[in-house]
Amino acid sequence: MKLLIVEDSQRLRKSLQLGLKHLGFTVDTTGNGREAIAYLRVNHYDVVLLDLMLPEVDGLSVLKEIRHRKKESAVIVISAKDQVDDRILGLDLGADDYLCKPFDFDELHARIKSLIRRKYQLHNNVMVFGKLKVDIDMRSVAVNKQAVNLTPNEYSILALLTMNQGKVMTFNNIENHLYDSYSSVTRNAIEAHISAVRRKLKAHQVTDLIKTRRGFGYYIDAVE
Amino acid sequence: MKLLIVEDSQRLRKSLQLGLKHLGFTVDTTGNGREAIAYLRVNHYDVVLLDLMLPEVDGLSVLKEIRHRKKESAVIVISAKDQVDDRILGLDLGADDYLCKPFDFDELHARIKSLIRRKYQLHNNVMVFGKLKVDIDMRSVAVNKQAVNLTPNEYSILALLTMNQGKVMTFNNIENHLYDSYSSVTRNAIEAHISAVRRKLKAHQVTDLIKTRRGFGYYIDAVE
DNA sequence: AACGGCTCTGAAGATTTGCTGAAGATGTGC
DNA sequence: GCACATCTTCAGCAAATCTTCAGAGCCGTT
Repeated sequence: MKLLIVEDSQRLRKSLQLGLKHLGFTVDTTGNGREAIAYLRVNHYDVVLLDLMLPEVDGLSVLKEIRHRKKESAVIVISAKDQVDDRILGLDLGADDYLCKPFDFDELHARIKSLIRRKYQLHNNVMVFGKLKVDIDMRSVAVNKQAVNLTPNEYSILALLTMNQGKVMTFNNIENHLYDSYSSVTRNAIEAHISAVRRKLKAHQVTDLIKTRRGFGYYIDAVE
Repeated sequence: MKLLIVEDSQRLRKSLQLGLKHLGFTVDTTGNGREAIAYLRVNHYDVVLLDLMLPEVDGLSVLKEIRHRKKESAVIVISAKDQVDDRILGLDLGADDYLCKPFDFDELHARIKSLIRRKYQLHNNVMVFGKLKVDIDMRSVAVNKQAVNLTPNEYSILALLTMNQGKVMTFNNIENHLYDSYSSVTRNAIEAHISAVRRKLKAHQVTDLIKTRRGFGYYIDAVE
């Protein structure tokens, strides 16, 4: 899951970044609207946290840009408590949620999870695949109630493929979800992770779940 | 599907080429307008990506040339954000779409697919042929919901014949669609691919779909 | 600050898959 | 039946992918 934080205050930005990264999200941050738009053009974000008070290009313009180009990003508008006008404008322009400063971090986390569930049309936090269960909330995987011990990156890859079952995820897609915009890895790193996930699933008698689409990437067959 | 990329910046050109090739397109590239016109005179392209800022011969002249000679190519004009005049001129001259730099690669991909759909008058991404389904988006083929495991070249040939059903595709047509301008193969390579496609379809009880027009090439009968 | 454990990464080699052209078989029109 | 086009099979080659592994880095603990 990848997030973009657009927030003027460096203090808050940094603290949100660390907190969300800790929860397993991949996080890009920026403090101004112009850069935010540049980021949005290059990457895909599941959720954008958007403060409306920004230098250079204001938050509403960023919101317009998102709605214009990237319908798949959910937007949570963050704003100081007294800016009621902002609030109205934000919802009119299609913000998906709204938080007043100061807000509770757990509240934010809950709303992010809620938007992600909505995006992927999940009715609860667990996806079932025959014997396999992927718990989005816990970031854990189990086969027949036996936990599969995946590392964070391994889990992220499996979750991405699971949530996009039936679609081929390219190396770019995967890299986008695992790494923030400052990182850079060879595709072999992803191959190695895939290999590890397959090996660990195989130890639980789950084979051929992750399939290779040569020249494109990886996918999991959709189940009805 | 064959594309021509006309783009001054070598960096961007190369990255687009690799990215699009990976998505299954056949790609020619050039960095100047003179060469672009030469390419256009020799090959057929489904889509041309055209940067208007070019050395030697400017982009608008290339666009005129395309519209003058080659009505079957769709054109996506690429331009820096502030060149609004270019935009107006481009659309006046009949660009089919327009993208500002920097643009999102997936956005580009989506627009290319959209133009291809329009060109072949497809209403969605799946072409149905009795039991046979060809999914343009996924580059996959299925018979009675059973996937037919085609290699990239095999798929490309079948897609070409399908999208041009009722028309005979010559060896030249097919070679044009499968290979960029720097490759060269014997016609037997294509015969071998056709043979493989027929064999794989036959395994799914689909026979006599691809017909041979002796001395000309291959075709699939149009269905109403 | 040092330590231990875990994870990540890129290299290297093994393996798999796909492409091509050759060669011989088969088919077609005359 | 002949000449030629097309079909099929196959093996060598090239490229993509898989697997393993060791070194580096990170994180929490002491």
